[in-house]
Amino acid sequence: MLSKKTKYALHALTYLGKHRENKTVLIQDIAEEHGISHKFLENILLELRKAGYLGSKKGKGGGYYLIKEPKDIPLSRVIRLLDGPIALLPCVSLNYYEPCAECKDESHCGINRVMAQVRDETLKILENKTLQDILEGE
Amino acid sequence: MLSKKTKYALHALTYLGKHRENKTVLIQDIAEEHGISHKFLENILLELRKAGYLGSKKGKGGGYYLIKEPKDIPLSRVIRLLDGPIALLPCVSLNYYEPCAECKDESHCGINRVMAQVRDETLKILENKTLQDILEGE
DNA sequence: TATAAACCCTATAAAAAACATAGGGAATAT
DNA sequence: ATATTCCCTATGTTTTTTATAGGGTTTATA
Repeated sequence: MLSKKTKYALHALTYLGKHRENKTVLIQDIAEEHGISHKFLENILLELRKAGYLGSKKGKGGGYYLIKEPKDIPLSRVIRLLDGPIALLPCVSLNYYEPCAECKDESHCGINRVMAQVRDETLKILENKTLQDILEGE
Repeated sequence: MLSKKTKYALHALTYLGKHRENKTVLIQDIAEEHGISHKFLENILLELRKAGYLGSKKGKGGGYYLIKEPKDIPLSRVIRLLDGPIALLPCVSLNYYEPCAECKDESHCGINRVMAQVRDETLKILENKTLQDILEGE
């Protein structure tokens, strides 16, 4: 399951995607719309900005706005950013690799092999679904 | 990512699958082979037995054994049993459904729709990979 | 230039989940 | 009888997730 962080991030991105005509959107507006804690959401938007998905403007009249095309924001990226690995085991993670302590020889581990396949196939799914797909389903 | 519980369960199933000629296998043997805590593994094997994957025999000479064909043990089942939902959000879980607090109208939620598609496609993967695939990769 | 609005950033606390251990009970081979 | 092995429930520990706190910086506007 996704963490609330990632789930909230998706809601925020969706909200921003639906309000692209506005110059900026307030954290508070998103938080209220979905009943999310303002401060918790603030941290999430900060991460999304640092990762290059959002722009922001400080001061009165400021706020956040989307700086990428919705079609260029795949689920895989958002999940990796906020939740970490997409792979089911650390030993097959492309971005967060760690060996598994209980596995003596990774190259002869059937679990490792199968999970690498699962990872590849899962990745195909999550790279192909983007914010655009979400917006089209609203 | 899978919990250690599920990962250990897969190791145990694999071990049992590789030793089907033996009548029974000791918890201790599996635990030692993979450096897993005996007691922790015991709880896991108990769950697998209750779920109908393993049989057991008490007393001297006892132990666990596989009672299903490896091809009839898909990853999806093992993951659901020990980790819970395969869906990425509670609002699209088939077996562990719960509404999402921040979503007012599920039927018009783009996130919900996309995640339901992701669930279906992910399920296809995890239902098609079985213990047999793991054993063949060893 | 004073003020209020709004994001920026780091630290810490609270809650929940995951991980692990403990210890006695019940069955069985020898 | 006894040693072995799984059975079952409870409890403790650690880690992660979730949330909050509080002051800092920037900016529009009067």
